[in-house]
Amino acid sequence: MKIFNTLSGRKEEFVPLDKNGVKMYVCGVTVYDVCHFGHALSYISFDVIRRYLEYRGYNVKYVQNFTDIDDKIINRSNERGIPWRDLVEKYISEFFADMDALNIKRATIYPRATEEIPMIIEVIKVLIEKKHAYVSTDGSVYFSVRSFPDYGKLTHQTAAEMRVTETLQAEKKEDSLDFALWKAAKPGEPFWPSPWGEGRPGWHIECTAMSIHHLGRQLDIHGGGQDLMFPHHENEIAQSECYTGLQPFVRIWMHNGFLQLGADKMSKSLGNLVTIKQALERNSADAIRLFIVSSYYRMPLRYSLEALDAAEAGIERMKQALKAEGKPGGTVVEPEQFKTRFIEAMDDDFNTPQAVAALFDLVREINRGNERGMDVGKARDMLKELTAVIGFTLQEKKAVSGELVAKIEELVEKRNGYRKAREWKLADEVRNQLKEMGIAIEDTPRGTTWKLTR
RNA sequence: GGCGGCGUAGCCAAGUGGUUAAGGCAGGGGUCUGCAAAACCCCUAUGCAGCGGUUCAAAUCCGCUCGCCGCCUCCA
Repeated sequence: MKIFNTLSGRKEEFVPLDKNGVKMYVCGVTVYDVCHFGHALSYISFDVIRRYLEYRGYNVKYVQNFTDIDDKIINRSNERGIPWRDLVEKYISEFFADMDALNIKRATIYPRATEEIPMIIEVIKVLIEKKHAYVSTDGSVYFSVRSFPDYGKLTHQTAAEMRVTETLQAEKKEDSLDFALWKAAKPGEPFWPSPWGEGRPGWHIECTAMSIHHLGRQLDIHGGGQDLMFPHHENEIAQSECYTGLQPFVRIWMHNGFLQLGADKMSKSLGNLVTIKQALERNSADAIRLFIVSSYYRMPLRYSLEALDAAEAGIERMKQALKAEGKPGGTVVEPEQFKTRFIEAMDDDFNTPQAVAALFDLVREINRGNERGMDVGKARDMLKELTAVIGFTLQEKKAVSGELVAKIEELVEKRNGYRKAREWKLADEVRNQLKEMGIAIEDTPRGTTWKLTR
């Protein structure tokens, strides 16, 4: 299996540290607002990667953090006049609701920054001892970027080349590239005690502390959006490698391409985001997932309603194939070649567009076999197996009450009565009535079937 | 200024040196059907932003031009 590593800039053969276990960390959300489509893109991409690794027999330990304390949370909590802890809890439950609705598998562990304070303090202490960090006059602690010669290796830059942007200098940094490990508390802000005074962790340090705490001093895979490459992941490397003295901190860095909305990127600061809830009102979770995996995870993806609807139609076709009965006992449709193509595609840096192409070819093979009276059972099972690796549910739209089912079936019978009597006009009226209820009718050789269309 | 990405059919999107340029959607024509729906079959890029170059051979490598975008400040 080959995986593209941002660090080396090329695809590498994947060999985990432990033969059977994969240690995987994916940067989570800062919980001050609801999740948007960009989060769906990133977390569905990594969900597929995780599912595929598991399918290939690896025992994946998947850690995803919550940043549950930072400036944005404090500001939002002040704006709304609600305690920051309540704000955080609210958005954590929203996060889980969204992820579950998208059929994203839960991580093994969801550590929170505020629950990792002892480990964070431990890491900072060691960094100070090793002279990679210093305490400033106000009780904040900064990482000394120039103490780490490898700084910039992930994004292929050197500290010397970096543009020095003049930020507001209330901060007491020795060098403008330095970043905060520990932020001294300002009056009224939440804080935790530390050897350097009351304060809270900086943004980057939590990922170092949590990943080392829960996965160990070196990881197999660390993922996130491309926006996190610099400075977040660059800083994580600096902290972690200085703390452990081991290289590399992460074997393979993976970054997903960014979502774009028309010409603009979708971002919280631009206020042009589509929330996951809004997306799910319009399209099914399966269609959203197909839309996302139809493009390669490292490429930018343009949000497109037209493409989402196209995905909806594609999902319908997959569902239809899963219903094909064929003729058990007939000539068997052999699905092995499709599985082989699927695996070859996924082994090549999770090339989901090609993997999905193999799935659609299998769909056609099943339908063709169905028409020709062949035994499609094996092929159908294979389709079920492989679509589950991508994370499709292929479930019917929603449960229907028994009462409604009775009503629908009554109408279907009524229509079939008219059909038998060759009362086409009346039969069509009933069909239209059902259509308005969101029910589609299909007359097959085995009788009339129906399904929900919304 | 530095680092990086993209431009393939009406739309989405793989392919990154060599058989007929995947797949999905949409469209056209058939088969089936009372008509539909679903499904199946056939068709839909002599061409991959443009111009040069390297090569026996390029969408794929190199150069230039045009257009679009990301990061360097919080962001998946």
